Amino acid sequence: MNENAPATTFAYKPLYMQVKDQLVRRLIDGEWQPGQLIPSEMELARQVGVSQGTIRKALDAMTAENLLIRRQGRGTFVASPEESRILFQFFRMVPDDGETSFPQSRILKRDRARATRRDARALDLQAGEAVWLTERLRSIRDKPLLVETIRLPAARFAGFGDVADLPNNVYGLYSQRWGVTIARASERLKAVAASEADAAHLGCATHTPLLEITRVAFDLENKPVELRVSRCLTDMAHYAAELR
Amino acid sequence: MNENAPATTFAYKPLYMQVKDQLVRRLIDGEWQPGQLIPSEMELARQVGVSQGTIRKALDAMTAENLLIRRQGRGTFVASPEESRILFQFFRMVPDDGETSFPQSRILKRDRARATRRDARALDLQAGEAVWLTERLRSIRDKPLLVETIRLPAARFAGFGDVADLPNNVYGLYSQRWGVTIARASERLKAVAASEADAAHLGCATHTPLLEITRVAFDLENKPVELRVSRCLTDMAHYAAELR
DNA sequence: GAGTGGTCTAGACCACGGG
DNA sequence: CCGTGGTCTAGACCACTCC
Repeated sequence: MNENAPATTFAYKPLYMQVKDQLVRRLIDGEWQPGQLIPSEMELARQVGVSQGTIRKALDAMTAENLLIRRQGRGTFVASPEESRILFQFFRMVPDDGETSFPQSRILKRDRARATRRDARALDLQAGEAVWLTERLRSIRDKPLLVETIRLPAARFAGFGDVADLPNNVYGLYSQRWGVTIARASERLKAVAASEADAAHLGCATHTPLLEITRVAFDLENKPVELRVSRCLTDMAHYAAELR
Repeated sequence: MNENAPATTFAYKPLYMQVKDQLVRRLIDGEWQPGQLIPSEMELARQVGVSQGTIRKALDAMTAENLLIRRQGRGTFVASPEESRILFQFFRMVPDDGETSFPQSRILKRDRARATRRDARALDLQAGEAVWLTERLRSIRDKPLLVETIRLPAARFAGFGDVADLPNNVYGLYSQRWGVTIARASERLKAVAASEADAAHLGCATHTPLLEITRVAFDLENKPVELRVSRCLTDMAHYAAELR
């Protein structure tokens, strides 16, 4: 399987990286589904034709990217959006008093719309292409926390508008229904003033300072999949970040 | 070198972790200074009495925590706050148009004060203990970006008030002058309204929404060292976060 | 060419989970 | 008990840097 042997070596790629790409391919192609147990290191080493140590480096790299979960004594599993660790991987708003609970949601609007230039740039589409638009209110213990707007390219999410009950954690739905795995996301935070609509939904005064989170989420192939703008009350909660 | 010998709890710790702790100790004790070249893997393996592979795992773990920087063909170096990568590790406000530049600073106030209960809790002090208090305005291309207040425990930063010119990057100063290395930080973000003082410094209207970043920075021994509250204009810049 | 970190292999043993 | 991933070792070779 090794086809480097570069003389003047311009694009050298370590074997374990090539193996990793090959294994990620199995995730992309849906050969390995979220939650599934994948073959053991020994078995993979046999299949791919490299040593167990090289397989291990590839699996470790994928584990570091939260694509896999390894459990000693049990095996290696494909990460799934239902895992509690993954659940909070993308949800960084936590109540000030500490208790981390997942918010419930209420749909405010669902629509089919045309991508604005901003949407198109963020989602790598042509301006005017169809997008699904969802607006919802999320609360913790019945106290409104944030309103958010989610934009999805209609081309990749056929029938999204027909889904009756949108689950609280939509990334699980993306995975189950359309085979789209969210691998990473990029966020930009700003402080903005609440519009009248924001204020009405959140039960605060107009012009109340809100934390605006603009997120672009990417799939396994690093293509943008979702654009989400959340506007959050921060009187009882905050956005938590760890810098290392 | 092995001194775990747990009575009841079977606290098993892998060898490479014990080695890592031992090497981190050398950083804490100042035996290895920021920027310095440390011994090669082979030499360390000989010193510690384990194989090169085990040393490597320890060094890799430290590199993952940004404590070391490894350069193929040259050696392994102690990370230093002057490195450009480290510089931006703790500075996440970037201009919307992309150009990442480090802001200049102007000192507004420097004082010795008593820790409030909040300061004491954050910095693990007794309420009323002495702290150094610094307030400064930071701008990018002469446009005010944020005002921030930095609180340091006076006990660990003797003579801080005598430092004439505070450098832009204070973490380098902490390291050189007091041997304090900032290893990680924890941030909480909220949206707040600009006070009259904020507005005066930032050149904006009172009640303008500001992004408030409350940071606690920790040293190599995981003890809190600095409490910093920054209030940022976000009309031309944003806080960037990557979720994986 | 000598020395560094980076990769790759192979084998032994350990800790964990579940029959 | 077995099979899993996790650790530890030892040695060979590769890519990079500097003299």
